[in-house]
Amino acid sequence: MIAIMSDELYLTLRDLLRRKHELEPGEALFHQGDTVRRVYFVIKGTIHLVRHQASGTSLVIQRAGAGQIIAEASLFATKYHCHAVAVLPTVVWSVAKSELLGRISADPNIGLIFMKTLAHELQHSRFQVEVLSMKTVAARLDAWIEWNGELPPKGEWVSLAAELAVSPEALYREIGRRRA
Amino acid sequence: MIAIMSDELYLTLRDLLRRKHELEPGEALFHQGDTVRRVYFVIKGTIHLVRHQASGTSLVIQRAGAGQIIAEASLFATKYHCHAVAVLPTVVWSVAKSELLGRISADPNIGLIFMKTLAHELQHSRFQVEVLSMKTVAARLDAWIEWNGELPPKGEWVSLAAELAVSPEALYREIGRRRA
DNA sequence: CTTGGGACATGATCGCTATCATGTCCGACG
DNA sequence: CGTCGGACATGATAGCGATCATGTCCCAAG
Repeated sequence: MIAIMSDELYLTLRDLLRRKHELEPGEALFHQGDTVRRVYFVIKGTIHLVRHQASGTSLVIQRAGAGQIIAEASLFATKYHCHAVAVLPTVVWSVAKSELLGRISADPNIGLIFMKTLAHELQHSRFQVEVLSMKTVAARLDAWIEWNGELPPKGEWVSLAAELAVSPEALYREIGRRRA
Repeated sequence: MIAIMSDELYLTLRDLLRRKHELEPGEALFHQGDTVRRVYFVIKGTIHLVRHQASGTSLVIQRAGAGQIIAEASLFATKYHCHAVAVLPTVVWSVAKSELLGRISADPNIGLIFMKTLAHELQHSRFQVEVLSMKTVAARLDAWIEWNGELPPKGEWVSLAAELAVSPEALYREIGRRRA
């Protein structure tokens, strides 16, 4: 039983998720320019949405983990404007885009649940923006703790550092400073 | 005629927006803990959503400008979890929350337009997160230009610096460097 | 029990940006 | 035409975090 199994959105969509896809690290789910036919939901692992730039460099647009929809905006587009690549062994399930849109039209409740999910992700993403616009590790950690209640236990500090976009060393130092 | 007048979401909601609110800088639209009765849409100016922290400091959660809904997540909550304060002379219109939810249930199209708007804002916010997790002005500017096509004209560089969360000086220097 | 790996921890150095200071350019306004 | 304000521009300094290096702790596998 994975965490997302109790997820409201997952519970709503589970009957629709008919096709399973398993990806190895580095494997692509779809490419920039492909026509959008299906909508994907991450069950396990991580998918990066990557946009390859004219200049040759690439830019990560979204890092979708378990419980997240991949490229929500694609529901309203005809072609993908970025690539989707697994960075871990990943499992996703998918629905036909037309079927999902049809269901939403037929049952407004599904639309509301979708909206709720989107609204919460937006709230989280906006918070993330505010955190990252702070310049010191101390300020970012303060904001994070205020929002999340308390410091996570040891063992999760490395990923916290990634979320705060600071080096693990800088985070350790800041945590150490607070103990004193 | 303001830009947002052609906005898809605005066109959809305009008949519902029955109440107008005008705010002076510093004036509050609602407070943390208030019951959510109405949903607000910014027509002109800027509203900051602010969360006051136990520690006494405050944290901006959203900066809503013209064309944006304030605290989308409040549509699905009973009480606000932050304050809304105008930072400029601001005009917002509002709908009763129950009326809006009723309309969405009655007409799935409205829900889809809402979802589309949310999905696009989420896409933008996620991009913003990626930009801010880059550490140099050069990298942030590269990403911004790649996403937006080209450098904005003079006169907008100060606000671009704010969006990139760097000092105006640092941005000037980077732009200057590229001319050489 | 030993060994190995991952996270935690901390010191030293370097580079980048914030900040402050100063100055130029240009458009608005009386 | 003068002046006033805002944005653009650039130099100097200082602070903060990235990075690299080194070491400890702890758990798990053999």
